[in-house]
Amino acid sequence: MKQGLLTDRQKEVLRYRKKGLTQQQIAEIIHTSKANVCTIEKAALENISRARETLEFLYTLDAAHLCTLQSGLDLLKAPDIIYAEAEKMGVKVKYDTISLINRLRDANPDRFRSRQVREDVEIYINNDGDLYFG
Amino acid sequence: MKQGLLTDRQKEVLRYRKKGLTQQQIAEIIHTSKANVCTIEKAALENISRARETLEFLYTLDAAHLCTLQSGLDLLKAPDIIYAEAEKMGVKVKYDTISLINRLRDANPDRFRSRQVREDVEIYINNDGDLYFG
DNA sequence: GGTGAGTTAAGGAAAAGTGTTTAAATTTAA
DNA sequence: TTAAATTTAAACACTTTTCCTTAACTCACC
Repeated sequence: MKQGLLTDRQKEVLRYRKKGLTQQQIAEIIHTSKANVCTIEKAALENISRARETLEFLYTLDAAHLCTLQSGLDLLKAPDIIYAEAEKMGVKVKYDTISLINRLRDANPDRFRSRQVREDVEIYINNDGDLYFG
Repeated sequence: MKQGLLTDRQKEVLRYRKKGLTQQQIAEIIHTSKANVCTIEKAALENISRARETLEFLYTLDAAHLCTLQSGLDLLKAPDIIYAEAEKMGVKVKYDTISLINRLRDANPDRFRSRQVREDVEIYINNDGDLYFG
């Protein structure tokens, strides 16, 4: 009923790929053509993208754009910016300074290496003071 | 191409619902029956569940089972257990003690109320030292 | 040039998903 | 207990997805 997007065939191919097998090798194992393995793998990755995008929609559903953290910003200055913007909107941020920094860093490690923001990050907030990023 | 799972109709209904409208009210706005609004909304929620489950599969794909945190365990004792098991597997956990506890608590608030583990939690780890729960 | 790995295109058949209606059943709230 | 709100079931047309084949194609490498 509440089954995932990936078909058994797609999961099968992804598992073998994770093990490092080539499409040709997988084709022999599951008795089909390598072209078909390629198609199935591609469909699987497509489905994963769709799953991601689906959940992202949820955030925009109940969250409003709060501010943008500019590339180059010191991560430790982010909380004050966020608090100020949230106050303008009359919303109380759910996180204290420490956990806010943790939240930022954990949510997207690639964009918060060390103490610097490496690329622009959009901040969204909902009525509960929860933060989301895009 | 890489569109999300939710159809325009489904997003429409979810937005109106978020605003607090009843199915009857929405039915009038989008010119259909209230039963249909119900079906569409249900399909939307179903799709969201499927998106979640799809992404969960990814975690189990490249993560190996590390250990089980038994119900009743003191949350503060979890890090040592996890570090020990990871060392056995030759993997370095990505989190220090504090952030590991934060990660545990944040990932599943229902199962980590106060300082106690309320039900068994399976811990998975991948080669990067990332942790996942199931 | 030849080889191995991967991708793309065209086409087809079976399966699954979507929006819809109608009608009945159930839950929730005044 | 009524009334409103929500859910469920069955059925239908329609579209999309999936898996499959065959054949041609790119790309990197020796």
